[in-house]
Amino acid sequence: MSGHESAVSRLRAQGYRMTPQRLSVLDIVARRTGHVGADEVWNLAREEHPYVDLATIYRTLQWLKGLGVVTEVIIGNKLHFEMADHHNPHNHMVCSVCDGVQTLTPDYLAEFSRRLEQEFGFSPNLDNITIGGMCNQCRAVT
Amino acid sequence: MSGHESAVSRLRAQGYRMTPQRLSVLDIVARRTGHVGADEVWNLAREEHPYVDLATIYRTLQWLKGLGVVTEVIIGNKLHFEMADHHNPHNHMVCSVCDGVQTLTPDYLAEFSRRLEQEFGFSPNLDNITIGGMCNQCRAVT
DNA sequence: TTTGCTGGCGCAAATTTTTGCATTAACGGA
DNA sequence: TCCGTTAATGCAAAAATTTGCGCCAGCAAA
Repeated sequence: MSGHESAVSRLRAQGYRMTPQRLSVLDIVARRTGHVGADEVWNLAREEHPYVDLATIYRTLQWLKGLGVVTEVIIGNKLHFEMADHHNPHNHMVCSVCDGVQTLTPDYLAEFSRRLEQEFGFSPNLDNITIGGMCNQCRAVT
Repeated sequence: MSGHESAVSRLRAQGYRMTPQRLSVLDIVARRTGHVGADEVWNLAREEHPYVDLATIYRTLQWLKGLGVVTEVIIGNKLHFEMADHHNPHNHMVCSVCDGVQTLTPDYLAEFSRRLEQEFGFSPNLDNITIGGMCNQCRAVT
């Protein structure tokens, strides 16, 4: 009931094999509100399937990212993932000092995206973009 | 004469120790038009100083990035760097299919940046941002 | 249900990047 | 020029991520 059944059947319909490993990863990411680190996904997945390999976790996550099912967020040199919510898409701002994350509605990037498309024929994938910088609080401290 | 002497003296004035390793890295990145991979910097640096450690290369590059002297570009899972040209700043669009790189004048991001600052108090560092996506040619092939 | 094809997985190793720690050397002051 | 402070380096190991390969299992068709 985590709301990712539609994703599962869509993937199956596209001819992908839905292995227990993949279902597990999908389940873990879907269950979580907010982002999960790859290592965290691994640890949780191993509770169910003690033999799963970390490489499989990475492969699955990259695969889901490529299909637009999950979104990648880079937080302090580590990859994190979260369910791509197409009804409520958003980007992330990560503070390089405290690693804090704020979300951003995509209309902030819409105009930018449109121009890249029109003027360069470049289709940006802004779903997985992470904006680095310094947040309010950390700037105040300095 | 590679035009990075000003950077060197500025860094020295700021109290940083300008070691031969640092000078070498700076020299290598400055001499190159376009981006260099970290491993490439290492190999070139070793020609001059056979003992330099890869860790030093990474540390130096991150340090220069933090100071805004060089710019980081992520190309196909690997870090690349180039001199930050403050007279002619630009961002990068990297095609995830062919790893091709196109540059982008920053006024494309200026409006976006301003809004983040005003509405969230978040100071984005867009110097080091890499826009992923698919380029014209690769899209045509699909 | 059984079978066959082939995509996915586990395993191990390679790559890429980061980090801890003891030693060394840059550079301002004596 | 020499010295002392301490930032920066080298070295080694750890983390984080990716990749090659042979075997196994998902699933469509019989």
